[in-house]
Amino acid sequence: MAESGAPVTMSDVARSAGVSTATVSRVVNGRYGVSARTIAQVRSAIEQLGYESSLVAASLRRSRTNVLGLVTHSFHSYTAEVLKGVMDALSQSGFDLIIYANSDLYGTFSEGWERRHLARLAGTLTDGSIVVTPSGEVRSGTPVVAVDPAKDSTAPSVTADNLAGATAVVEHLLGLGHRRIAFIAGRAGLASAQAREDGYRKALADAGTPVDPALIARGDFTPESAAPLARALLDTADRPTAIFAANDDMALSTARVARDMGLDVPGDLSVAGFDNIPDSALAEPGLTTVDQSMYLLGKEAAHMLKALVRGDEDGPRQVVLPTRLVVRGSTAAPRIS
Amino acid sequence: MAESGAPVTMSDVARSAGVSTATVSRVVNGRYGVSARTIAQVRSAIEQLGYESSLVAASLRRSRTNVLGLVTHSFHSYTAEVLKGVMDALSQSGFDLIIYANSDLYGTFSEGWERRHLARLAGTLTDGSIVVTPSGEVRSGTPVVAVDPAKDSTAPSVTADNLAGATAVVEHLLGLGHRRIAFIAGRAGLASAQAREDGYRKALADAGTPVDPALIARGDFTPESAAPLARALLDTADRPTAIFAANDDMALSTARVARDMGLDVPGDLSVAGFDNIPDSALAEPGLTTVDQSMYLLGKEAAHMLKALVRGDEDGPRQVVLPTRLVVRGSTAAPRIS
DNA sequence: CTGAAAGCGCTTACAG
DNA sequence: CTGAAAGCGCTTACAG
Repeated sequence: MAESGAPVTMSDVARSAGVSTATVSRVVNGRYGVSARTIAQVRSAIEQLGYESSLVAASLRRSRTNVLGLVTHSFHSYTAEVLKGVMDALSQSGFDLIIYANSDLYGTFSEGWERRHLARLAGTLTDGSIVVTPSGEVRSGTPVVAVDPAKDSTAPSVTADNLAGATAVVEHLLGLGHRRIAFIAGRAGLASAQAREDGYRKALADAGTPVDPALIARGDFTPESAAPLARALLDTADRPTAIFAANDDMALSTARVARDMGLDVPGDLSVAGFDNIPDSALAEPGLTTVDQSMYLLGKEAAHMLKALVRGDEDGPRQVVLPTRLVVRGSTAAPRIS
Repeated sequence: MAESGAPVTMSDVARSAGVSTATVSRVVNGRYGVSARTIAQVRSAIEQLGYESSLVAASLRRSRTNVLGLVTHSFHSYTAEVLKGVMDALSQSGFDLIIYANSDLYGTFSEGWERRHLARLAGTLTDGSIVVTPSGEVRSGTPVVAVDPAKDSTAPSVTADNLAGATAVVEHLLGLGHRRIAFIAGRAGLASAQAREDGYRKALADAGTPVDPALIARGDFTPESAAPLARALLDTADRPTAIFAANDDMALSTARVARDMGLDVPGDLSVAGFDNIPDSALAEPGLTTVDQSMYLLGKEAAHMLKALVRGDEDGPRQVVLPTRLVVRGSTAAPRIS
């Protein structure tokens, strides 16, 4: 059966079956023009030696590999959701998936990682790639689809409707009677961060409520960045009655800070976030937030990439998927003052 | 800058810099014996053309690639945890990670997927691989570490202490006063399923409580398999006062069935599971279960693989990591009968 | 210090 | 129906 030493190559099979490697290749790839007898011989040799063709060698020689790539700079629970969506879209499609992760950039956010990863794969291994949350414009010799693209990206992409989601959450707060609604923004440069801020401004504008610059703080999506900002916002005489943070990590951090300051959530302060991460449902009280299905983002991205690789250029290039407001216990009407 | 057409190759760089590809290769790989002037020329050509070396071509030629592989047959939230652990272990180690997923086997559980995937990578692309939850013995030309190995596997592996975890949960139930404790087993053939059953039997034996074969049902880890089994167990005159299911999916399914039958959990029936998936904390009441850190499993597996690839054969080969009992509302003392 | 050449494991025209 | 040969993009002895 399988050797424990060096891997079995096509030459080994050819020698064992008494044919050329060209013939073995034809059998392995189901090409026409091989006699039934030869096919049987080769198959039996393959079986006996436990041969598997080398992905790398085949990729190098072929122009088309039927392998799609995905690059990401870290793994979160939402990455798993994206992957599930991608795999479901690729199921039975004939495309395999290679995910490439570089050990050096994990944690350290090195600019341009997506370009380097893409280039290493695209030359030969993959027919096209998905890039999750790229830091800039993505470009490659093969088709690329971005999930949650960078600001001003013109590449094909799929993203959640951050604008509508943020608008809905702020409208929810306005509907409860809040007027002093603060906003903690996300990492500058990300399209999602910008769209969520736009939604905040839009909802206030639509309601005829002026935006108070003092109520806008700038974080970077990490809980650590939000804590001091929340403290500053709440440590004023005229403090907001509600805070909308651009993601759940920052919103949960904000709720903790409020509690530490002796404020009741939602009694003294309503808090809302964006993403609907699992922790938000577990929090006490549960966090009001906006759900975006990473599963669907991944699935749609994979469908787009398949079409691009196959050359079916029809269909929209920058897809926006709907979001959904999830109301939980962290938001309520403000106390009558 | 970057071309939009065919990828830039080493020949392109060589031509542009007026040297041979051998020299370009030396510069790219930082080999000694190249004049400062030549290095500068080559570097500038690389910069100008936006060249990135092809992972595939380099892998094919080199014996060592400094790329580790990971194969899995699906992506769950726990897969993301494993990946996080692996990436943390690989951080700054000089090893990159390639995850390979085959579209055809997703969902359909095709025997031997791990062998095929491993073979496709191991020939040339990777120096070694991690296999997550393999269905059988794993073997390859390069080192392999299994996470949650198959029963009777002798390959290097890392797994949670399923025996101790299951023992602890049953001891918890015994401590509450339960004596008729049923068990819904997991998929036969998996080492984890076997160890959890062993733990159930051990705890009962240690307590001097005989095992009633009528209280053991055989599921396959899916909620669908557990529902009819739970119904059968509870639809008897002498029904158990507690059910321990071999994983949370089956335990949550069991709790639903009990509720549908008009039984209160934990009033009429205590239910416990294994895994501590996010849903278990969200359930009402929360599910008593055993936590195993998939993050640590991944991290340890990556450390082992690094050592194997480097040829440091010291250290244990089959690592077992501790588990932790998590008591929630789904278990309580039985009603006095 | 540098280049010509061989070769990693495949696939694919090109002959026959 | 089958094989010898070239070549995918690299790396590495071997010369010089």
